[in-house]
Amino acid sequence: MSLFSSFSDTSNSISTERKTLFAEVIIPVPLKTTFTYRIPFELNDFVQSGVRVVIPFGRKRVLTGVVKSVTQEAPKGYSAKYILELLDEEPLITQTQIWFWSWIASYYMCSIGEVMNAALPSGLKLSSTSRLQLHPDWKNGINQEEIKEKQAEYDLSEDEIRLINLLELENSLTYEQAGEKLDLQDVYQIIKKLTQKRIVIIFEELKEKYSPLKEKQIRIAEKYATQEGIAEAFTKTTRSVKQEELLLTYLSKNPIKNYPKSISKKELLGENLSASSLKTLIKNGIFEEFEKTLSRFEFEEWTETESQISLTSTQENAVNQIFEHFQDKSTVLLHGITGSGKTEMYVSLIEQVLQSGSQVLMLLPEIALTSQIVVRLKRIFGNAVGVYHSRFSDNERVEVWKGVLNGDINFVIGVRSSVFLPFEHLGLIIVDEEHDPSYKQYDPAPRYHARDAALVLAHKHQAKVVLGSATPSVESYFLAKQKQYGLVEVLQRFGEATLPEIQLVDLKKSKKRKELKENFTLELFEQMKTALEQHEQVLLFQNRRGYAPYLSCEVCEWIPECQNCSVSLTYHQRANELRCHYCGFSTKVPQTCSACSSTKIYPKGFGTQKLEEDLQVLLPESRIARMDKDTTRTRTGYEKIIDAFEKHEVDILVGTQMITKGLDFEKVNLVGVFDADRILFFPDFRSSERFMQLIMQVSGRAGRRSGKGKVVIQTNSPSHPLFAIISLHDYQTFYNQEILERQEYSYPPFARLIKLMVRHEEREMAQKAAFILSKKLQPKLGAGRVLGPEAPIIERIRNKFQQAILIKLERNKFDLGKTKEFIQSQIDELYKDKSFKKIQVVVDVDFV
DNA sequence: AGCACGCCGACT
DNA sequence: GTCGGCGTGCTC
Repeated sequence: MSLFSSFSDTSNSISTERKTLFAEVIIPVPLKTTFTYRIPFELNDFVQSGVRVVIPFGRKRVLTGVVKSVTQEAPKGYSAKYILELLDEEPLITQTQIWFWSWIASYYMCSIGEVMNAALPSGLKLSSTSRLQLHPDWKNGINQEEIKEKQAEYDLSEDEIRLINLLELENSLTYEQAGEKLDLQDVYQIIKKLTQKRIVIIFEELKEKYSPLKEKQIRIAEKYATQEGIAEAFTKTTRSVKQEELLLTYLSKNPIKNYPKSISKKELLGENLSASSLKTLIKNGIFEEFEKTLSRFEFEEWTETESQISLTSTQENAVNQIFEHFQDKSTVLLHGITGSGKTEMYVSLIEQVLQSGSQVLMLLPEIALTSQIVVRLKRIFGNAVGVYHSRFSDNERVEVWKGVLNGDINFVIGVRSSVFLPFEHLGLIIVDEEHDPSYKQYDPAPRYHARDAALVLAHKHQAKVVLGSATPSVESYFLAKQKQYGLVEVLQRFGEATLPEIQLVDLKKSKKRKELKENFTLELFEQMKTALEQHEQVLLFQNRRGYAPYLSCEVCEWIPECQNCSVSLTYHQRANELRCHYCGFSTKVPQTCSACSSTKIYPKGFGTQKLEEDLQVLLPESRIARMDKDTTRTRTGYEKIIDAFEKHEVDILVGTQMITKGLDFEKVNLVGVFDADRILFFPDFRSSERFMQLIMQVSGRAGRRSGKGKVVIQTNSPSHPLFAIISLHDYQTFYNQEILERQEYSYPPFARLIKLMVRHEEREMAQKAAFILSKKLQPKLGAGRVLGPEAPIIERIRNKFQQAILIKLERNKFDLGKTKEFIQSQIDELYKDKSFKKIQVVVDVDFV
């Protein structure tokens, strides 16, 4: 039930002085301003920065917003509407968070409402889920006579009676439903009156939705929890085999010495045992049944911990170096190659910071989060750790949020959005795999970079940051070299392990000699066979899911394309469909070519699914699994595959990027890489960096224990200079070359990039608007700093044509804030032209 | 973003 | 004559 569902009781008002107060409210709409609402007197003492409120917005809508600040100043030019309801007794959002939201909004050029949307788990933003109910004091099911009596007593209007009658029928309604059913324009006025009269209450659906997870538990009664007791219990079950079975099962799972430990009813009954017999046992007082509130995370009963991880002297030395750097630097880049034991070093750091009483946040890339590292950390830190992940249900995320807020959780492992959790006293943020592009949010605004945002957040908390990577981003490494960050390098693998050998196989030659078996070169295939003979496992990496990227006509080379986007359609074999990965469009596979009517339409290229299928034919004896977005839709899907591979129930694992992150398998010595060229020749200034990172990461999976790992890369251009560097695992040389190029062409870290994407249904309009916008920007920024407009690689998405403008701003040469304001003002000005009303400009600051 | 108001075509 | 198309403008 709502805390202050009615604000009628002026007699109880704590306020002695009737001050008129206003609240600046952050509202989940993409508008750049906050909105000012009047605070009802009754709530004067309760509305404060960081609480959620329900407010009317526009004529019909009722939204949940967050109070940014409270002022005494009345807004000018309009009269503020009243806050309808207060949802929180204490702020749910801290002052630091409000500050942080504002920073993100201004740096990434979006509205604070958009930031709020990304920051709050949906369980906390109940926009239109506030529901109405009759007040429990109001008698339900009253007859017409009584209504007439009450009508006088309560001074009820016609509409109010209609709403009451509706609620008697429907039990509960949302604001919208009430408005629709009664066909009223301003329901909230009526609702407000009825709440004041204590006839109707508003309650948060959330509080019903969000309930702790409970489970029925069974344990043996205390008086039977001894050797003698057990014997006695058995005498009482002599007549029932099923009851004996239950007792025996219980004892096998839960020895008596562990009393009062219990097991879940579900588990006890798991193997087809009789529920009615259990009932009898409970009735006879041998077992006890009770409800237990579970944490939603599965590690609640860790009795032993893996703690006191022992560090090698190299690792210990690195940890000490990190602490030394922290004396005068707030950020340290930990460049530790795969297999150097970064996790162990993190654990040591985390333990020390937690002991000092500060909070710790550890960021991991999206797909690494369900992996082994999390399991390990859970084992070590037990209940004090919260895991924040998009695959978790909303309840779980709300639980972590509240846990952080009330201090139960001091350590969070999470994806990029966990920078938004309500930390009060962060001591350390670790950004693992700091180079990973999944830290940057692409699509809905805020298009923020979690690593960069974490640095700002840490600064605000005066916390320290460790950026960890085996292949640091050029930006971070540059800053470390510039001594802005401390730099700690661990370039030795743990134990005996050495870095794997990298073998390049020339695809062109292979093709010429007709040695290709499907997509396998002879070299790779033979080595796979050898590995399997020696009972080793093999990882195959192909960064493309599905069966084939596209179809093509043998005769005229026609390729089916999406009708909404300028991309070829991907062939999905299982559904026998062509699908667009950008807009979701799908169509049946055409039987004849649309251009020449030939029937010779065949799949071209290959994805993980095809590799898997071919392998089943080429190596019928081997056990093959596939790991990509399609096989890991569910949370357990991922775990099952990893588990099977760990137990060596699978010999060959085919996968996309997913297999490259944070996995540690003992028996893998061979890794095969397909289609590497696509990343290498991707037209982007980061392609070299991406490629280097990818290959280093993939090769990190091979030979982690044995020290005889091998990576076989199939490529059309084995002579590409980057391969020479990668083969030597030589990050330094890569960096030295790359940084020169970045400097020459003024790319990050020497410049900041802002991308403006101009969109319109018509190509000409998009081009025209983008051209005009770039001309508006050029005079002040300098023509050399405004590049484009030009059509991006995919010119049309969802029936909108795009034009990209790239703005390069050299570091330390610009007042970034002012420049962004200028850019925004020019965009706003563009909109003033009536013909550009339907133009959309998407701003991406520091895009990656 | 939603949602309402408003001004033009194809329908009972 | 109305229903509804979506262009335009506003939301405290």
